[in-house]
Amino acid sequence: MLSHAQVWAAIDGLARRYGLSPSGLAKRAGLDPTTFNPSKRFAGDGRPRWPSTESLAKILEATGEPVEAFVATLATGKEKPAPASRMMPCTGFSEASRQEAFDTKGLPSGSLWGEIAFPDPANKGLFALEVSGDDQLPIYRAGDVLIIAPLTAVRRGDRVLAKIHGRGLSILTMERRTQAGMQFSALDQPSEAVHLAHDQIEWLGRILWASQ
Amino acid sequence: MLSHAQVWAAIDGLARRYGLSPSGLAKRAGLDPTTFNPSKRFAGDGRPRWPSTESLAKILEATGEPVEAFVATLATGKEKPAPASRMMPCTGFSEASRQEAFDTKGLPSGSLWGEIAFPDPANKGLFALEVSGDDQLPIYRAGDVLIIAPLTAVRRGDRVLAKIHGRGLSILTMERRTQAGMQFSALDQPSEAVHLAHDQIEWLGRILWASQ
DNA sequence: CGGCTGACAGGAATAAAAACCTCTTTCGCG
DNA sequence: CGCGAAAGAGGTTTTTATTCCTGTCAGCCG
Repeated sequence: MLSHAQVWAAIDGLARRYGLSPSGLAKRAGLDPTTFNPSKRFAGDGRPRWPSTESLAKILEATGEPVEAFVATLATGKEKPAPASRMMPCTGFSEASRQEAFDTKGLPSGSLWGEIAFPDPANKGLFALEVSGDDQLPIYRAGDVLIIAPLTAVRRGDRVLAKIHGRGLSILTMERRTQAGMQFSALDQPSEAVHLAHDQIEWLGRILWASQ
Repeated sequence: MLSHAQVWAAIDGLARRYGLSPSGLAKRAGLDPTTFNPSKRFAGDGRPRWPSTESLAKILEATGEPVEAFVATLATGKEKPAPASRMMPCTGFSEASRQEAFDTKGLPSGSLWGEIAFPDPANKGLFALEVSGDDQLPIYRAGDVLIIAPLTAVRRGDRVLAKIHGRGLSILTMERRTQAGMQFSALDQPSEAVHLAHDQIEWLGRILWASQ
């Protein structure tokens, strides 16, 4: 992303690095000395005024500064929030049923929408498994990809990937913890209980997302 | 250094990375569709025309592209792969059942793993819907979030969100196209056919992912 | 201490980019 | 195969950045 404040700060930083004022930098670049005046950074009506891309090119040319170095000064050293590129609009199904939630092409529109992001794989140590065969029907079909968070607390109702001692991997729905272990239900039959003792469970991973 | 040709090449590269034309990128950014027309890159007298810095800021905002990544393409003109931060290990369920696929904590290990990434929401115009009520059981439970790609081709077996004229939103499984319309099946009952004429379908969105 | 120069405020004029408009071409879908 | 939408050419109008101009202030040098 690129903001008005960042651009002007980068210009000021560039000037300082070459022992110049903004006015001096402008002159060095063949521009009018008042081009980068602080008083010219907002228009009379308060609207931000952006230096032109050509002016930026001229000051880089005049100083010999690589554009990569110039852009590096845009960074503030702050820890970055989730990149905007992982965000997407999100709303409830019933809100989405309202006429004004979409435009005529099926794109979200209007004020009913919040935002959601995919979790950061690096942050949560996520991994994915691709389902094969029909064992998980009708919930998961062959070819579906499951995104799993290991080492994550699980609660009632969560779907989990369990590594069971002597039985391999299973997908279950978490029901409750008991003193002796944990109780699950089968994925598609909530009435079918599966009880596992603590030592039968090698590890659990919580299933976050499934591809369709 | 920063040249006229590099800036326009970077804009074109950004557009391609997000599956857009220069015209589409301009629209996505809230600019006039003709802002980045190739015919507007030189003035009538042959003088180079520079896109404004504010326009560049807008396209970065609209795509979520970090300015560093944009600038990196100035030099090379090459497109960047999906950011490493969206990647995660992926393998098949049966491979995952092998002993060496995980360490003792349930973290992926060894050579059985490929990679997968979440799709880029900005790239595909994704949006999310949160399921409420029990209408979609047992496939989707209340609280599940569905990630939907509008304006995306659908194939047999895909789960779709359909906006049906006079009926609102429905979730169906695509079976096949017919001359008169499209045939779907109900989500949990593949034998229950739903046939919709073309004019009954306002739009379709393909369901890519579901939270669990 | 006074003069000169540079930095900068702020307004007007000029130049340049975006928006608007009309039109043609191409491609994809029904 | 025809229709509609997207992309883009190119011209005109509007908006915005730069240049030009006048003026003030601060710092430095003689």
